[in-house]
Amino acid sequence: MSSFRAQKMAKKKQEILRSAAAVLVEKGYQGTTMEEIAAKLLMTKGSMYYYFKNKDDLLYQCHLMIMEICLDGIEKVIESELNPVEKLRNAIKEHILLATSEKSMFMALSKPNHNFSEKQLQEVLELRKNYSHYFDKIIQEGIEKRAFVPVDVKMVRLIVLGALNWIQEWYDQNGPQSAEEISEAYAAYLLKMLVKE
Amino acid sequence: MSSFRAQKMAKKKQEILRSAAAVLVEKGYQGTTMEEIAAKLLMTKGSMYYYFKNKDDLLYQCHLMIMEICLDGIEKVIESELNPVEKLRNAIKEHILLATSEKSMFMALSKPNHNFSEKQLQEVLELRKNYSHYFDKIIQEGIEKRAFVPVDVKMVRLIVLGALNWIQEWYDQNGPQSAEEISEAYAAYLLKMLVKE
Amino acid sequence: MSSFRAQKMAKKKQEILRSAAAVLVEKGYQGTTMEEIAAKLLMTKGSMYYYFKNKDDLLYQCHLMIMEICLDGIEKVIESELNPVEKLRNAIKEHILLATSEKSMFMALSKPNHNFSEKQLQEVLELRKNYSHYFDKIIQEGIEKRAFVPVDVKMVRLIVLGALNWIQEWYDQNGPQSAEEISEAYAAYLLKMLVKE
Amino acid sequence: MSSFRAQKMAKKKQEILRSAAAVLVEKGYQGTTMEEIAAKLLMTKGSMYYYFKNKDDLLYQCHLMIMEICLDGIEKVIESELNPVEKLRNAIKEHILLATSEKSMFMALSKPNHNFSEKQLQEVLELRKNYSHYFDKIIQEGIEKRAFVPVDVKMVRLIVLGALNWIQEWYDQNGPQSAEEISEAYAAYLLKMLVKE
DNA sequence: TATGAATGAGCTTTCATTCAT
DNA sequence: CATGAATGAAAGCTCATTCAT
Repeated sequence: MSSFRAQKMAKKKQEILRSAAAVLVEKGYQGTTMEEIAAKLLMTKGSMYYYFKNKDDLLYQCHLMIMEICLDGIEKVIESELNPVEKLRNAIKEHILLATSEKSMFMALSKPNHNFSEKQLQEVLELRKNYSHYFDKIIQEGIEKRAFVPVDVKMVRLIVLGALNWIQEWYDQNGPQSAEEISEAYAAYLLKMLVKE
Repeated sequence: MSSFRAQKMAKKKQEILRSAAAVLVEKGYQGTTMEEIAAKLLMTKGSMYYYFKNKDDLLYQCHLMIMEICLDGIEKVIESELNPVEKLRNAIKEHILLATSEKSMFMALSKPNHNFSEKQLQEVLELRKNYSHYFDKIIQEGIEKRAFVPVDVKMVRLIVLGALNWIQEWYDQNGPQSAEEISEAYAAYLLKMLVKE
Repeated sequence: MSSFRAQKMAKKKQEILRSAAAVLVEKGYQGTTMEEIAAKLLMTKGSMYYYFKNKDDLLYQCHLMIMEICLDGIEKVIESELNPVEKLRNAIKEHILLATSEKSMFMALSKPNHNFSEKQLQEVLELRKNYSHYFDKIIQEGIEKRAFVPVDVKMVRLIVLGALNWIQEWYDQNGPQSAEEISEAYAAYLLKMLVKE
Repeated sequence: MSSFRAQKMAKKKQEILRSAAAVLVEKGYQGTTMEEIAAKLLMTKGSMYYYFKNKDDLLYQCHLMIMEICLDGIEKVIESELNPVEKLRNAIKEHILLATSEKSMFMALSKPNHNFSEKQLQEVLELRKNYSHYFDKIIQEGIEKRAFVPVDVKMVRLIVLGALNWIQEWYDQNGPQSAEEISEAYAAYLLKMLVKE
C-alpha cells in the first residue's frame, strides 16, 4: 500500500530530523549547511530535498519534532498523581535530561524567525506557549494547594526555563557531573524559590 | 597630534562595536552581514574594513567590549560595602539592566568558536571566567558570613546566570514590565535559593 | 561504477585545466578571474568550485599538469638512442613545440609563490628540478662523449631554457614563422654554444 | 620659481618610480597594491595620487624610466669604438648588471597590456623596439665586418634577450655567483653562437 | 529514490580612487 | 602637500536549490 511507503518515508524523515536537530542546535541555523547534515547521515545534499522542501522546512520540522518530545514529557508529568512539588521537580528533571541527552532542546533553537511563514511561526510559538503553560499550570496548582508560596507565575517560569536552557551552553557529556546529578541539584535549588521553609 | 587622530578612530570603533553588538546578538554571527552592520551606521560595507581587519575581528572586539562593560559593573558591586545579599541583588540587577539596555549581553554571544584564533578564544573565555568568578565570590562570601545557606556555588551561579541570560530571548522594550521591575523581581526570586527564611 | 563517475570527473578537470592554463599564462595569476576561466568553458564561476577547492588549487593543478606533459616529452628524448647533439636538438624542439602549441609552457607560470602551501610549492619545484636535470643530463653526457665542449652545465642550461621560455612573449600563431621553423633555428643556434666547429 | 617646484616634484617622482619598479617586477602589476608601494616609501596611499594620475600611469612611467636607463646603457656601448664582439659582450653584461642590480629589468615587466591607452602602449613598445634594434645593429655590424658568422639577426637577438631576461627568475643576490661572474659567462657562451672558431 | 553536477544569489574581502581638511 | 577616511566595483568563495539521469 501507499501507507507502507508513507511509513517508510516518515521513518526516514524522523532519522534525518534527529540528526539534523543535533547539528542545528550545535552550530545554529546559519552555521549549519545542508551538506553537513547530509554527510552525517551518509547521504548527499540533493537527497535531502526528497524529504524536505527546503532548509527552512527542515528547521520547522525540527522544531515540531522537538516540541512534540518535550510536550510528551511534560504531559506525562502533568497527568501524574504527584503533588505540585514533585511535579515541578520531575518537569525540571525531564527537561534537563532531554536537553542533555538529545542535545537538541527546543528553546535553544531560539527565535524561530528565520524565514518561516507566518503560519509556521505561529505554529511553533503556539507549541512553545503550550509547553510554557504546562509549567505555569504546575506552579499555579502548587500555589492554590498552598504547596508553593504565592509568586508571579510567569516570571518564575521564565527564571526556571532560562536556567534550564542555559545548561546546554556548558554541559559536557564527559564532564564530572552526570545529567542525572545536575537535574537533581537544579530541581532542588529552583524549588527553593517556591516552597516555604 | 597623532594621538588625537587615534582617539577619533577609537571613538568610531566604539560606535561601530556598539551598533554591531546589537545586531550580532539579535541575529547571530552567521545571520549578520557586514552590509547590515554598516548600513545601520550609514556607512558602506567597505568602510568597515578600515576599522576592523575582518568580520571575526569585529566579533572578537565586540566580545572584549561587552565583557569590559560587564566587568566594570560587577567590580563596582564587589568593591561596595554592602552585605552579600545586597551585593548579589545588585549584581543581578546590574546584569539585567545591561542586558536589556544594551541588548548586547555578553553571554548571549554564546560559544565564541567562530573562527577565533586560539589566543582570541582564550582571551574571551578568560574574561568570562573572571565575570563568573565574581559571582562565585559573592556567593562564597555570603555562605561564609552565614548570610547564605551552604550551596554548590558553581551550580547556583550557573542557574543564576542562565536565568539572567535568557531574558534577552523574550524581553521587549515596549512590554508591560520595565527592566527595572524585572530585575527587582528576578533578584528577589533568585535570592530565595540562598537565604534562609 | 563509481570509477566511471570518477573518470568522468577527471576528464572534466583536465578540460578545465587545459583551458585555465592558457588564460593563466596569458594574463597571470592575479590578472585572471575565476569567472573568466569559467566563461571560456561556458560554465559559471560557482561550478568551478565543484572541481577545484579554490583558485590556488586550480593553479597548482595547472602546474602539475603542465609539468607532466613536459616531463613526458623530455623523457622520450632521454630514452631515445640518439647522440647528445640530436638529443639536445630534440629536447629544444619539443619544448618549443609544446610552449607554442599549448601556449601554456610551464616555466612561464613563473614563481609559483602565490599562496601555495609549502608542500605544494616543494612539489612543483621538485618537478621543475627534474625537468632541468634532464637537460643537464643531456649536456653532461655530450661532454663526456666529447660531442660537446666542456662547459658550465648549469649555466648553459639556464641560457637555453631562458631563451626557450622567452618565446611565448613574442610568438604569434599567425606570424611569418612556424613553430617548427623557429624550433629548428633555435636548436641550431643554441647548439653552437656546445659543439666545436 | 615654479621650475624649482617642478624639479622637486620630478625628484620625488623618480624616487617613487625606482621603489615602485622593484615591487612591480617582483610581484607583478596585479599583485602589487598602491598601499604596498606607498608603505615602502613611508607615504600613504593617497599621497601617490599627487604624483601619478593612477596605477596605470605609475606603471607606464615605470616602463619609461626603466627603458631610459636601458637605452642609456646600450647607447654608450653602441657609441664606443669597440669591435662588434666586444660591443655585444658589453651590451650583454650591461643588461645583466642592470637586471640584477635594479631587479627591475624592463622586459620583465612583460606584456604591457594592462590598461594602457593605445598611445601609451605604442610608446612603450617603441622604446622596446629601439632597445632591440640596438642589439640588432651590433649583430648586423658584426656580420658585415666578418666578425660574426651570418645569422638570422632577429632570431639570435631573441635568443640572447630571452636568455638574459630569464636570469631574474633564478638570480639570488646571496647566491654563489656574483652578477659580474654570471654576466661574463653568459656573454662568453652566447657569443659562441656568433663567432667562428 | 538517490545523486552528480550545475547554478546563481549573496557574502566577505580587497583595493584603486576620491576628497575634505 | 599630505593624509585620514570613505567608497564602490569587482573578486573569491559558499551554499541552498534544482534537475536530468
